[in-house]
Amino acid sequence: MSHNTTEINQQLRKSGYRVTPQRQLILDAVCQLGDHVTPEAVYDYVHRTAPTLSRATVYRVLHFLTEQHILALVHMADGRLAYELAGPEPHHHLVCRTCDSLLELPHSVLLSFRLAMDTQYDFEIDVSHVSFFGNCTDCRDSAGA
Amino acid sequence: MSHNTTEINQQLRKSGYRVTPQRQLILDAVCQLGDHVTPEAVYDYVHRTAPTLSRATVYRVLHFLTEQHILALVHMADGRLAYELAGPEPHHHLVCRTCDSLLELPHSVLLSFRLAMDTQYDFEIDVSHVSFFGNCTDCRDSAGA
DNA sequence: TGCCTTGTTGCTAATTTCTGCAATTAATAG
DNA sequence: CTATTAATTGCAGAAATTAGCAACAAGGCA
Repeated sequence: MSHNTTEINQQLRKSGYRVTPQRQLILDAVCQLGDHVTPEAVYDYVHRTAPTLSRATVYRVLHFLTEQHILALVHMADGRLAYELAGPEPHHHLVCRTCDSLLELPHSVLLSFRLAMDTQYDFEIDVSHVSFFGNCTDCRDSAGA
Repeated sequence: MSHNTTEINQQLRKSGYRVTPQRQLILDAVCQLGDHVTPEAVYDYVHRTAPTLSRATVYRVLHFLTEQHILALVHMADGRLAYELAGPEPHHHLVCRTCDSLLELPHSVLLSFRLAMDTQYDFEIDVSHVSFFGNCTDCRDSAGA
């Protein structure tokens, strides 16, 4: 785990929010399930150990943890949303529209672009997470001409 | 209208698809309603002149026209999807997470970035439409420090 | 430890979006 | 103009996602 859980808990409590077992379970699920986790996958995962935890709570907690910058939103190719742990160093995704694979992009490649948008358009891009859609190496080949 | 409707119809027929009144109505609705149109708005609009046109058809046609590159997908700040007419010259959006406004970005600013992704990561970004999220001029000011 | 305060959860119900299938109808050929 | 064929629609209902409200419980304090 990149973040220490207790650290996150402190942060929440300090902001006046509560650390509930549901939130811990859901956060844990996202950590376990990996890189781009759908709400449904989270629900399935936590439902095994906590059968009473409702779907509504999964959606609410996912939103909440994203607002707190503990999770980050990922736009999937089909428009659906997924989540992942928001590490201290942001990273970005190249999302393949054909095979749905994710390729990680280091933060640095966006910085100059961000600066350009800032100076030219006075628009401050939220670089906590950006997704680009297109075709990955494999799929652009098989797509052919 | 940037595209001529008959031109689009030709294109559809040539591909073996049909030009139905429903598709024409829905396409027309998107043109009339402007820049980032939600499925619900389209439904409301067409429902006035065609009360039998179902919601399912609205969603299906919106997907279909997007696949045909006649419409383009727009990611809204809250994760919802909207649509707009895909002009011959692609443009992109800076989406304000605070006030939900859209700022248009000329295609050119993305071309160099696209080239970089292509050569460095062998990933072909679909530049038909890209959205960035962040804060616009007004909202970054009112947000303050 | 035990009591309060109020943030959270679960339930239920509303929306929103998508799917399966039978009935309709656009495009084409005769 | 009519018949044929397969794409498309409508309907009904399944998922997916969100909202409202009463019951519950985490964290602070005595």
